[in-house]
Amino acid sequence: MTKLDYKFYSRRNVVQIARNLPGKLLVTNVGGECTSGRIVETEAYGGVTDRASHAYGGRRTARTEVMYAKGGTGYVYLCYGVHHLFNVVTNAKDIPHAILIRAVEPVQGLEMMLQRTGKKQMDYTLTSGPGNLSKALGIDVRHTGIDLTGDTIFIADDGFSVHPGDIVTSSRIGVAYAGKDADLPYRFFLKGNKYVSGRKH
DNA sequence: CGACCGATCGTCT
DNA sequence: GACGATCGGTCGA
Repeated sequence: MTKLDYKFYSRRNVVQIARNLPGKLLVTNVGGECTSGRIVETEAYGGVTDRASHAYGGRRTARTEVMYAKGGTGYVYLCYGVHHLFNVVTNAKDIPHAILIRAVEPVQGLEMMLQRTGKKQMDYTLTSGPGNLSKALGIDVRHTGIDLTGDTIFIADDGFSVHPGDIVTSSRIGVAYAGKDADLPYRFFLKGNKYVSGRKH
């Protein structure tokens, strides 16, 4: 089990990194509980030139400031007043690239995930969708700005191998407001995985 | 199955 | 004062 390091996150091509993440393990140690899930769906957000990005046009606010941190930083924000969405910041400091983790497959800490989400029984909705996976893994806005090479939240390679042909590419979910950038092929997910949210093509 | 809708609040205009 | 990188429920076909 190898924790992904600064070298992995600091690469320039955010789309490439987003394609590399499915199959990796997202691990959280929150409230003394260790939970983890295998990443099955991601979306790249291309910074200042991407209309779908919170940092489009170089927008810099209190909320988006962490997007300008160095690669390997966590960016968590509240969506619709209800959901905490977890992103991985990539590239160098001052280049606001980010990758939204949209779904994971539960691996460790099932009981804790059920408790956190208030679900009675295990089913695919437990960690399908960016809001649901954050809740199950105990991630919330308190974690924005966190160093992903630390021990609280990190991503690891546990040797699980993904064939390139098993990764499906599509446009992103819920970004219709982004004009032509809504069509960019920036979403990646594992073919046939039941935890993938939204369109399966 | 798809379309629609309410929840709920921090953030930006 | 409007709105969102969502979710789960309801309603109709």
